Amino acid sequence: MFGVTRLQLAPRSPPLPGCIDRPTGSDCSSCGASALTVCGSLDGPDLKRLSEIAEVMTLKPGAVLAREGDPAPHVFSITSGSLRVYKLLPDGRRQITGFLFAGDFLGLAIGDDYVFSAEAMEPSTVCRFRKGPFRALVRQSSPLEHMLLNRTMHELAAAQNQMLLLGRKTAIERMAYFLLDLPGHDPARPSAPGHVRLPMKRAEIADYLGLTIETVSRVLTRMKLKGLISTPSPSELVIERPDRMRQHALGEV
Amino acid sequence: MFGVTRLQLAPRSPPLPGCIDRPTGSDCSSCGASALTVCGSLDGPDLKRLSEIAEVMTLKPGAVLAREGDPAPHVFSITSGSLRVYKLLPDGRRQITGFLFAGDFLGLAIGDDYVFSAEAMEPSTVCRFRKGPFRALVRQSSPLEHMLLNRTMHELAAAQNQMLLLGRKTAIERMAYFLLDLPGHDPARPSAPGHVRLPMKRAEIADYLGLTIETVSRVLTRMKLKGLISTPSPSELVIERPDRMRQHALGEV
DNA sequence: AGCTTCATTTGATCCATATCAATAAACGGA
DNA sequence: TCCGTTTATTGATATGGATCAAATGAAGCT
Repeated sequence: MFGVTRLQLAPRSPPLPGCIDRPTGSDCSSCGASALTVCGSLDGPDLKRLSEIAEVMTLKPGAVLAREGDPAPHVFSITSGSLRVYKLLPDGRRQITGFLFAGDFLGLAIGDDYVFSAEAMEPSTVCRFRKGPFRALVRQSSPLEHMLLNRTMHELAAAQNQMLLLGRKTAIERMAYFLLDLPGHDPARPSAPGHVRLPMKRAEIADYLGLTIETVSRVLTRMKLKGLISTPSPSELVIERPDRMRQHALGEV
Repeated sequence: MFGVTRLQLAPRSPPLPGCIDRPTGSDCSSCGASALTVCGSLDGPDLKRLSEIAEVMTLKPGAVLAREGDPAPHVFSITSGSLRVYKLLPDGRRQITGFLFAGDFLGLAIGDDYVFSAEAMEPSTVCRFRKGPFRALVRQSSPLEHMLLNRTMHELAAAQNQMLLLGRKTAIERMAYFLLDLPGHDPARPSAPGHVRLPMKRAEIADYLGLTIETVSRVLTRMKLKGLISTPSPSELVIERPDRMRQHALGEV
């Protein structure tokens, strides 16, 4: 009835927990991703204090970082790889609310429980902070709070674009928008222009765009037939006609 | 082809500008809505400085507060009434991203142009601030920035719920969620439990829920037949079975 | 009240996308 | 490299909600 991979709330495979590499006190000043992350807004003493509450985690594909409804003791900064963030309905319908990449921040929300689930899509690393100390640091560091406000506003604007997409765009328009938008979030993207790396499966694209796997596949086929794209492999794709693609993405007739 | 009232980018009726009652220097400390708004987070000297950059506006129904794509010199705090905030596609498809009520804040975003349009749905009053001075005040007032971050996070969480709704819920589930959610945002709601005030038209509910007018109407009829609701008038509605309504809203089978 | 306009409801039909089903391609471990 | 498993594609059919059309109801104006 619903175009969606039904996921059971209790997953088939037991959730893989992430491994904690360096329990605490990692050296944030040597973090390769710091230029991308919120940590980049900190300097000197504040960065040192952040280091003291940071835990570096390594995630295998499928590893669960957070589960909707569970108590939420941590916030996260992604330093490499990619995550899917989603919400479920009781019968298993899934809406992916975002894909996260290196530099993204996750978990800053009011309330004591996670309101989403988050899992690694590929081998990834994240930095995790206990909420209490992190909040304390935010309270004391105006640049950090400013950075967080900025990022949250950006995310909100993106969420509003996604509402337009989910509420009013056709399947091909959704896919076009997605393909143009994705590389801008992915620092691990291939450098060649028009090349799009797809670390997510078709089912995840579908659940992000409010479609089914089959429709995603058919739209990609249609795009190939139209000469809009080519697909060297299922997980990599080249936009051959960015101009036409942009028109589709914006719903131009 | 698309279930949507096609709105032209150039509106049929010329946009009504809002009237500015008190050009500048309104007395925020006597504002009846201050307990609801961001201004409530300020005290003493900061509130005084806010007063100095505030302009009170009175809006007639349909008055345009912001137009997508236009330069964005102001931010707004709604003090009474209600607004619709929306995005358009070139062919006129509309997605309403939110309904705003007294206490809500609007316009805080990066970028020089509005990324949404906003119009009054009923006689309303708003306080407007020029962006520059407002930002300066934010930079200096940590409680204000904190309040804004909090609100933005709340809005983001709501936006993610809306993605779930638009991407994965059925028509009746969308409507049920909307009817339960709306009164919590509307300080002008009737006090009687289960009573829902609907200051928006069916077309606006439709464009908020990613449906058509006709589907909205049919779903309400179905809900009446099921004894879930009753409708004293088209713009007022009573939830007779909150329990069953909640089940629908959450997608329970 | 009577008229005009706009909003809402209801009915008949259509279509974009979902669902069901099967095949084909890609991936991963021994 | 082969084999089993997962993922992606393609085809046939079904359907929820859109579209087209008309009737009913509410609201404002004189």
